[in-house]
Amino acid sequence: MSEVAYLPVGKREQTKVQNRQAILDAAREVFGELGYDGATVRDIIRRTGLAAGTFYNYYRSKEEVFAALADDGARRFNPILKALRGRGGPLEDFVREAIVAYFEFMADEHETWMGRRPAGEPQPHVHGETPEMAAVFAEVKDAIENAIAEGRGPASDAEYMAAAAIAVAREVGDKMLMRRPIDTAAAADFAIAMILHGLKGVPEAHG
Amino acid sequence: MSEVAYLPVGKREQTKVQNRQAILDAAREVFGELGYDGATVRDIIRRTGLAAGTFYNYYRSKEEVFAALADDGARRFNPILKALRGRGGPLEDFVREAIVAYFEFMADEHETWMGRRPAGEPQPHVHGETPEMAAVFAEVKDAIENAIAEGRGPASDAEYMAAAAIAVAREVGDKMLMRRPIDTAAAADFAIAMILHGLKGVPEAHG
Amino acid sequence: MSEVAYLPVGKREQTKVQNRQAILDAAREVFGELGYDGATVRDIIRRTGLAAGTFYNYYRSKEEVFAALADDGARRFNPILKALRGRGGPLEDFVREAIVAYFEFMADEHETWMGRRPAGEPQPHVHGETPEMAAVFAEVKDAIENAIAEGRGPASDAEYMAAAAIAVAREVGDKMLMRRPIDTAAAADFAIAMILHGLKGVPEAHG
Amino acid sequence: MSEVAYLPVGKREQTKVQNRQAILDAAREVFGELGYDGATVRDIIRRTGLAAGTFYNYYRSKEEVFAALADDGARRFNPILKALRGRGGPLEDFVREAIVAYFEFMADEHETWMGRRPAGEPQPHVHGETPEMAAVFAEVKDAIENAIAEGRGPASDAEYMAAAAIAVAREVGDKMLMRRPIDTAAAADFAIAMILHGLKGVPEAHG
DNA sequence: AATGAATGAGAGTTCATTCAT
DNA sequence: TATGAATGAACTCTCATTCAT
Repeated sequence: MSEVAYLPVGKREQTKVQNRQAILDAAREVFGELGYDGATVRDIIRRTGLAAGTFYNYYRSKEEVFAALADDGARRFNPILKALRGRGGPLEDFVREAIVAYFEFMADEHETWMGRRPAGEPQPHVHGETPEMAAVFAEVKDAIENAIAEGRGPASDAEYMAAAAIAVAREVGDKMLMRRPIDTAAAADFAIAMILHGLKGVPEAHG
Repeated sequence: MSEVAYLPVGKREQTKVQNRQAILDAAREVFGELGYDGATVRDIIRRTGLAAGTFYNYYRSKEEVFAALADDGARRFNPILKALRGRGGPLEDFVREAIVAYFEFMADEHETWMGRRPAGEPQPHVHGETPEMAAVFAEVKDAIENAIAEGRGPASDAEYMAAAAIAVAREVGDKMLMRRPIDTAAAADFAIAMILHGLKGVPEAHG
Repeated sequence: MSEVAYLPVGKREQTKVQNRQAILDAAREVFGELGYDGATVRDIIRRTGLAAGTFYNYYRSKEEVFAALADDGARRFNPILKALRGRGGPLEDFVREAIVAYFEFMADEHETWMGRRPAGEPQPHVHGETPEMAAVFAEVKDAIENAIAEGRGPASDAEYMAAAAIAVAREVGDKMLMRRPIDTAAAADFAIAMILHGLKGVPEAHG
Repeated sequence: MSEVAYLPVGKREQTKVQNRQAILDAAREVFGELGYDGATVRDIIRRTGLAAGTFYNYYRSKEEVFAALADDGARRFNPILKALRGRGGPLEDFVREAIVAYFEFMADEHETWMGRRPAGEPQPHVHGETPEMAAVFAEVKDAIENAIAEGRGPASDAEYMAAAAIAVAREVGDKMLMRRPIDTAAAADFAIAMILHGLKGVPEAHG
């Protein structure tokens, strides 16, 4: 009788949350394996064991679940990044810590992303560019540009710098995930060194 | 130079070559505009003025024409690379010259690839990853790994090094193509400095 | 008038009746706006604020609620018709009074049916053919046939006569509803004259 | 060599024409049986024995094939109507001849339309309102209105008159088609008498 | 070799209906 | 009895590929 009204968590609500999560997880896997275009809504729901129509109770389209994935990733990684940026230290510190955080995040998530492209296919598709990573990259790029603008980093071509730093992180991270055991420390060391030394050697802005 | 007159280059032969080239050209455009998945065989043949079935006289599938495109790109860029690699100098020289050659090649080819993605779409897709570029990257990566193996470069993690170098070249190259005027020299300066300084600072191999 | 207090009209009972009516009303609207095929059960229940499943506690299918609507319409119009038919006068009188009653009924009901088809669609669809009208027509047709059979009307082809009379009433009624102000008297005058003069001129039965 | 260039009627062209016609015929049947909304493209192609995709080589959508059907009907019946209208005689003559022509046209076409609604279904749907008929009715209505405007017919409510005349023709025609044998003469006699006598008795315009 | 219509698997999506709560 | 998420058959339409001409 006194069914304490804490939260609306009946079995139904639970199932709903679980299903939503199941679809999100399946979508993550499928997009990772097949790329955005290669993936089909059917691929996603098939992996959940749910019925075809059920997908549409949660997301209105393939595009929407993709967007949700990006939100999800950003929601989880951005706080870390925000904290790092809040400190306002030199760019060097930010890069160092961001890379470490990013690689660890990647490794954490990684089993979901492991279904790599079946090597027969042409080549294109997503790269490391999962929706979640896209959100992360946007944030990093912004941070780097801010740091440069505030004089906390070398005054070179901000866009090129951000692009180069991100590119290194992404590619090295990608490679890292393909090795066993996954050694985030080594990969981070490499990427940090590459980026910091590289950026230091970059020519002055030509503006 | 003096196209020897007695080769069996009848009209038919010529048409065949022309058609093959027309399809290749159309495919280049279409893949550039729509991406691999977004492109349809119909898009390609429509642009050639040929009939649907004719496509299959030349390529057995969409995938095959994509691969042919990669070959084509490699065929045109590889001589440059080969010459560079033949000299066997230090990695530094190779990187410097390869980057310059690559950026100029990119700028050259560029107008063909200008039909960029209609920015409304989600996120992922091709990157600068045209089939031709893919071939180029494979070659560069090979060269870097060889150089390292031969002691002509710093003994660090070869795979990470190649990945990082290529990543920087690709991303900076991509950004370069988006600016007006396209300044290959400045972009090359940036990328070369970034890569060389970066690689120099990279930790020793942990093997 | 004095709703006797001791009938078993508990809250539950009332809710049930109310829900049934709410569904019927919503269905009337939705069928009117979207047509039978265009309408979805979801459209109907959404308009009631009830849950999807609840619909099936009252009607077993879309078809059944449609039929119920016809019954409902008949139930409301038939008393008028029955009274008219009970008098057993000449067909002329019956037609005259039936038309007047019908047009007034139509005008009365009219606002419910105003959500007319979004004119972009092809062509066909419902006509004035709401389920309630269908029931009314069946009744009128029956009356005319009876009158003829009883010698209270000209002995021509009964089916053709009924069809023609009904057709005129329906179409003129439809047009009437589209004008402002709605002039039932004028429309009825027209329809009555058309039907009575028309039927009078019709050839003798060829049986 | 002298393959006389009369017309491009190779076997291919023939098949194409045949297929187009087969789809049109199937569509006529299916729309007749199921109504516009009830009909599916699948129903149509299933009846042709063609493959699903083939439909779309000929018509881009259900709507388009429906429109084509209307065109087809109009194309065949309108010349008759046009000829009748060209004579400019009194409305009476026009009605008489138009009804005869229309009923004969209906009977001609009729076997295609015989698949009547499986009597269990609700009721709504197309009535006699096939796309072809729709075109025909538009023409008739226009003719009647013109006649009235030119003083070649009684000056009453033009819209009501047209609606009533069309309604009678349609409904009586519908009934006619359901009888065996189909007696167009008797049906025409009835409809003509009904319409002409009816219109004559109609009240003066209330303008 | 070129043609272009035919094919049919499969994509995204809808919706009447069921059923656990 | 009310709820509303789950179901899955069916739908419209696309497109790589085949094949008769």
